[in-house]
Amino acid sequence: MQKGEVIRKKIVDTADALFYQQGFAHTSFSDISDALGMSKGNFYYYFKTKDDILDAVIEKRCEMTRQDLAQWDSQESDPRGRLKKYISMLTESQEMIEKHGCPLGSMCTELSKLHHEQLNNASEQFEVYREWLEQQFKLLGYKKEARILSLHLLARGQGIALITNTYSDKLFLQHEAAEIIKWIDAL
Amino acid sequence: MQKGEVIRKKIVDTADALFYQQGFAHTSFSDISDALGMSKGNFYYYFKTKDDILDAVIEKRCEMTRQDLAQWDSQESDPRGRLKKYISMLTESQEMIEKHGCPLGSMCTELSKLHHEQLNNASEQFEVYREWLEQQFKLLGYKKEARILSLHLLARGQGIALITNTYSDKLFLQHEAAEIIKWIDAL
DNA sequence: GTCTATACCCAGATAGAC
DNA sequence: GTCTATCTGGGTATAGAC
Repeated sequence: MQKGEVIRKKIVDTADALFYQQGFAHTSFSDISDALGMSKGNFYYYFKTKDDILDAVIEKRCEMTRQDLAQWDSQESDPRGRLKKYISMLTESQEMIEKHGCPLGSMCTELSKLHHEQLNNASEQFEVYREWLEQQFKLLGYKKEARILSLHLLARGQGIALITNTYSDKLFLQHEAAEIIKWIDAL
Repeated sequence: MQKGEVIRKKIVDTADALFYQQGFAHTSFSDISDALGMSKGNFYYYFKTKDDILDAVIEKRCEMTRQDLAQWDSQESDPRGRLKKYISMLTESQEMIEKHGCPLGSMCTELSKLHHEQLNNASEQFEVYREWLEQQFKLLGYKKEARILSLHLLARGQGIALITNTYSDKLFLQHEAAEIIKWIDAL
């Protein structure tokens, strides 16, 4: 990887974290360049507009998700086990969820308010997960219901993340995750 | 009601709608005063800071909720019927949810990112509903589980609202609302 | 109470030296 | 590639005339 690409990647990683913690609109170029110890002028050499960074962050997130899903596929052949891997994301990142909610959900919520054309791009983050979830339900024998089941599981996770964040209540998250595991076993 | 109070109320109603549609940070004083055909200078006569308006909006929302809940209590004596009234909010405002999500959830999500001291105030909007829900579960015979059931129902609604908004999919909302009705009947 | 004018700040974005 | 300096716009908030 060339030096320019490395720096670009660092910028995207930093922007990703700041968008998650502070929101997109509330994160300025200065926030990002300061966090990197880089001047604003230099920053503009890599990204011309704020929307460019947003696109790069979304694209990176989707790519990371695809990698995770591929790993889960190889580690776990049982669809139920795969669905449980999805739920284990909640418990594994419970501290971050308590503080900042879900990165996907909060970004989509924010962009929806900004009447941002990039909401479609942002919702692609969900779609990567959703298609994979739908696939697992199909492997369990569901056909027409597979799509709505995938949306159901997305929604369950989002609701848990939002309430956990609002009430700063990790115990609730743990309880709900356990309930979903039971639900998966009963499928 | 005095003239000043009427105007104050109009401002709060307008701010409420704009915060819902555009978000708090993305709504400026100009947006609100323009929508009211009022000058910015005059606007400051009623509200000194943006946080003052936010407080007023939150307070108004809580008050409206308390009124709704009192009405449901008087209209419906069966706890299951009351819980269904809660769910019927989803289907009744499905168009708005599809466009803008849930007003409570999106505001709490946003304020959480702004490290806003008023997140506690904002979460009070949830708490008004939650305490009432907990009460209904207690009437159904649940004791210790009543609190977690109330949080569960809040989370279900929030997840549905977020996914409905992200995917602009009212059919999903309708399906999930029907599923929750079944769940209530089986309690 | 209602208005205009304005101070002030911070954000996104650009120009150009090195 | 990296920097400093700067432009421009929009936001919060205030002053003061009417």
